[in-house]
Amino acid sequence: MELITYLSRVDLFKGLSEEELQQLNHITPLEVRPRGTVIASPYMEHKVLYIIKSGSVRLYKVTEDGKELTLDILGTGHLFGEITSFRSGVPLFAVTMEDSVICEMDSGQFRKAITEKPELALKYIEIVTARLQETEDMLEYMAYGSVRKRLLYLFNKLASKLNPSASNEEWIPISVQITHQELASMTGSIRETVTPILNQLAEEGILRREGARKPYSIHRSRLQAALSESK
DNA sequence: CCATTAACGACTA
DNA sequence: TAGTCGTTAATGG
Repeated sequence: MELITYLSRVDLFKGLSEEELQQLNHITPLEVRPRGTVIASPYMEHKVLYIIKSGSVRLYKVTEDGKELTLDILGTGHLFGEITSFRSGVPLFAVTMEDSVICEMDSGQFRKAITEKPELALKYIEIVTARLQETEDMLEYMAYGSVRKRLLYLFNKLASKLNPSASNEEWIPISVQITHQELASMTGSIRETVTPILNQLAEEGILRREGARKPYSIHRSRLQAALSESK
């Protein structure tokens, strides 16, 4: 389980030398996208692959009655696109949660990169597999677990995704602002249920706020202990 | 245990 | 000002 969450944050191009990265100059020029920029939507012609060079991105879809369902939040080094998250025909949105730099590749560029560096294909499969494992884990909590457990799992996932470098610290900050609404949306719940659970987790010393309306931090060991309990 | 409904003050586009 | 956010409480499955 720990290995899986580690794999999920492996950068596709990690392990390649600088020269090799230089050769992969098919990557489109980079520019900073301000917070709130919609990177992809059903109304846009989207690329096959997006790579987050820095910042964070929220993936969500919109139901018929206009409600947003947040599927995932990704951080630096993560990728998303047609094959990982964008199934054909399903309207999906991607929006930056902070100022971010995003690489875009079309199918030709991606194909060419893989042809030149076949290891990329293997890494790509690892990443997609880890993503699938995550959704299966959450599905299990949806079926048999409490909302509390779903939130614990979600916080654990977000912490390792958004702040992999601080994994040896006890308190790991989740460096984006997330509303109760979004937490509820990602755990198949509602904000009225999420609020008391969050307050309880804070009392238990598992969760902490940096400031008034600032990002959360989680206590890694306490969280994992709580996750293996039966509640 | 948890969704639903209602309601309220505080905050924000 | 209208809409969103966090919170509490009553109710019912």
